[in-house]
Amino acid sequence: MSDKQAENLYAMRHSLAHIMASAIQHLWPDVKLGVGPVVEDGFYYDVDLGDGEQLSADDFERIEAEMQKIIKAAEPFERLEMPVGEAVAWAKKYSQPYKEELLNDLQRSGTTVAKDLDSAELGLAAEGDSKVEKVSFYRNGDFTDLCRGPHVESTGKVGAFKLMRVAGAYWRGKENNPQMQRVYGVAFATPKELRQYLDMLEEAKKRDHRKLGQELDLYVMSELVGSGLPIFTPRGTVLREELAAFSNELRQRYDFQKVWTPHITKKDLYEKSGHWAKFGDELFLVKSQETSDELVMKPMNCPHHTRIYASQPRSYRDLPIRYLETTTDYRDEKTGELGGLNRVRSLTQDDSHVFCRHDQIETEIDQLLACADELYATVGMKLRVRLSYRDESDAYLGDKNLWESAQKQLKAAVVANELDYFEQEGEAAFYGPKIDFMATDAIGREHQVATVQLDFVQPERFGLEYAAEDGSQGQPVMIHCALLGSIERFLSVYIEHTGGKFPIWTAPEQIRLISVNQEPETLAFVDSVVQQAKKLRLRVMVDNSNESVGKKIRNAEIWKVPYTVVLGEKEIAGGEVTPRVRGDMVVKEPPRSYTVDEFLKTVANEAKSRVSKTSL
RNA sequence: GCCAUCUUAGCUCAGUUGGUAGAGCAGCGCAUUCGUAACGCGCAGGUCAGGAGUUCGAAUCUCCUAGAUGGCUCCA
Repeated sequence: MSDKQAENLYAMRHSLAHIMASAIQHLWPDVKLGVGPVVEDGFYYDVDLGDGEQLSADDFERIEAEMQKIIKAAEPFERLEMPVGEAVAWAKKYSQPYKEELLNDLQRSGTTVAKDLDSAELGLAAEGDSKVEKVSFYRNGDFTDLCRGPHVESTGKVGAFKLMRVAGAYWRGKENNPQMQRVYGVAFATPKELRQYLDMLEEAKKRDHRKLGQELDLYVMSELVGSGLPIFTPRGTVLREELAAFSNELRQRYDFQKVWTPHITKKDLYEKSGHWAKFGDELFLVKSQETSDELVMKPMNCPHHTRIYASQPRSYRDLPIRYLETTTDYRDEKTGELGGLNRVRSLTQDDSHVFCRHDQIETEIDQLLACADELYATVGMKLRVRLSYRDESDAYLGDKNLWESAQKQLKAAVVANELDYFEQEGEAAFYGPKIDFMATDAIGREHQVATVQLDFVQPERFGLEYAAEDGSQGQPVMIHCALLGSIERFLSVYIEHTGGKFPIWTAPEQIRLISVNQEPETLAFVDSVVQQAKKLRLRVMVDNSNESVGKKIRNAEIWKVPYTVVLGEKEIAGGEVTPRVRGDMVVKEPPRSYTVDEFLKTVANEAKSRVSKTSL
C-alpha cells in the first residue's frame, strides 16, 4: 500500500467513526460521546447512552442502516476552527461532558494534551507542543465533532465497513473512570478487502488454539482445578517438551548450565529484588501450618538464580556464568485477563540468566539473538524486535545513567545483528530495558514471544560481586532471556500458526499405522513395525480397530497425523510401505514405496533435523 | 477487577408464547474382516453449570455464585 492509500484509508476509517457516532446520535439523541479514533483494521467510538442503557450487537443492524443513509447522502465534511473557550461553551451547550472535559484539559495544560492522553489516538485537534488556542471541528450533515481530522471529502467516500462488537471501556482508559461502551467497526477501501479481512478472521477462528487444543487433545481445563490453570494431556506434553528441549539445546551450545529452584520461597527474596513492591498483589501466598513462615509461589526465577551466583565467591575468570531453567511460575492474574493458554496463572518459562562483566555484554547478547533467530526460523515465523525502553515515570529502579547506557547497548546489538526493529518507551521491565521479539504467524498476526533483558538493578540490590583482575570488587550484569517466553503462550501461538499441523519434530503422533484387518498375521506385522519405530524413538500409534480402512484413514486425517501407513497383505508380502503424507508437508509427487526400515529412518532423521517438509 | 454476552449428553448443536429434553458424531454391543477421508443395525448416555426465588408447573422468567467468550485495565 502506498503512503497515499494509507492516508486515505486512515481518513475513511476516521470518517466512519464520525458517521457511526452520528448514526448513534440519530437513534439515541441523548448520547454522550467520548472519543472515536482509528485503530488497526478499523475504528471505534466510545459512547454513553445514559441511564445505564446498553447497546448490544442486536442494534448493529439499525446503526449500520442509519450509517448507510448518511453515506448515501454524501454529506461533505467541513472543517471549522474555534477558540478553545468557545469550544468548551459548545460542549456545554450540547451537553457533551466528555468532550468538555477533554477541552478543559486542553485549555488548562496549555500543551496539546494532558500527559495521559495521546492526541493522535483521541483524534484531538491541536498540533505541536505550543499553547493551544484554537481547536478544530468537523461537521457533516447535522453532526459536529471535535476532531483534528483529516477526513475524506464526503460521507459518500468511506469504503466498506462492518460493525463488529461492542465492549465496555473505561473513559480515558482509567479504571476508576465511568465505563463507556466502545463500538468497534472494521473498514477497508474496497468490499473485496473487507471480505478478505473477514475471511482471515474465519481462518483464525478455525485455528483457535482453544478449539484445536480440544480437538487434538492437547490440554484441558477443569473447574475443579481453577481458571488459568491448564492441564496438559500426553499429546500436549510432547509439544511442550519438544519445544523446551529445543530451546534448551540452543543455549546449551553456548554453555548454559541447567539449574533447578523450588516453586515457593519466602517473600523476603522478592522484597530484596524489588518484585514485592511492584507485583506483591499478584503473588499467590502460601501459609505454612508448621511455622510462622509466609511463603509465596514464585512468579519468576531471576532472584533465585542470583542465590546460586552468590553462593560462592566469583572471579572475573569465572564469568560469564550462565544458568538455564525451564520451570513453572505462578501469577495471580486478574480473572478477566485469563484466556486459553494465552494468559494463564501457571506459566512455564524457558528462562536463562547470564551473569557477566560489562565487556562481555555484547557477545552474550549476540549469542542469545542467534538462539532466537534459529528457533523462530525453525518454527517458520518471521521476527522483528521491539526495543523496550523506560519512560519518565517513576516505575523504574536504578541509576538513570546506567539505563541510558543499557538501552544504547541493546540497540547497538540489534543494529549489529541487522534485525528489523522499532523502539518504544514505557515498555521496559522495572529493572532494565528489553529486546522483545515479535513473531508473525502464518496468517499475518504478530505476537510477542522471546525477550532479552539487560539488568543492572538486581545485581546491585542483591550485592552480587566478583573479584576483578586488579583485585577490586566488580559488579556483574544480569542478562535475562526466555526464547519461547511463556511456553503456554508460545503454544497458543504455535498451535494457531501451524493450525495444528505440527511438523514431524513436534507432532505428538508422528506415524499412524492402520491395519487392513484384524488377522493375527496383520497384527503381528503391525507390531513388528511398531517395535522398529520405537527403537528409533518415533512416536507411533496403531489403529487396528474394527473399522473400514477408509474410516481409519479419515480419522488419521482429522488428527492431522503427518504420516499414515496402511498395513495389510501387500505390505507383509513385499516388506514395503507407501506412506500417506499430510498435505502441507508434501514437496514432490507421487508417493512411492519404501522398505519399512528406509521409511522409519527417514522419518527419524526428519524429526532430528526439525524440518517441516517431507523428504519422502 | 469492570462492562457485555454465553453455559443443554464426551464433542457440535436443536428445543416454538413457561407444560417436565432431542439429533449427529464419539462410546458400547451385534454384524462385518474391509486397501487410502465416514458399511449397517441396535443400546446406553443429561440434577438443562451450581444455588435461591416467582409459578399449579421453569432448560425457558428473576436474583446470586462459578466458569467461558469479546473488550477495558494489567502483564516481572
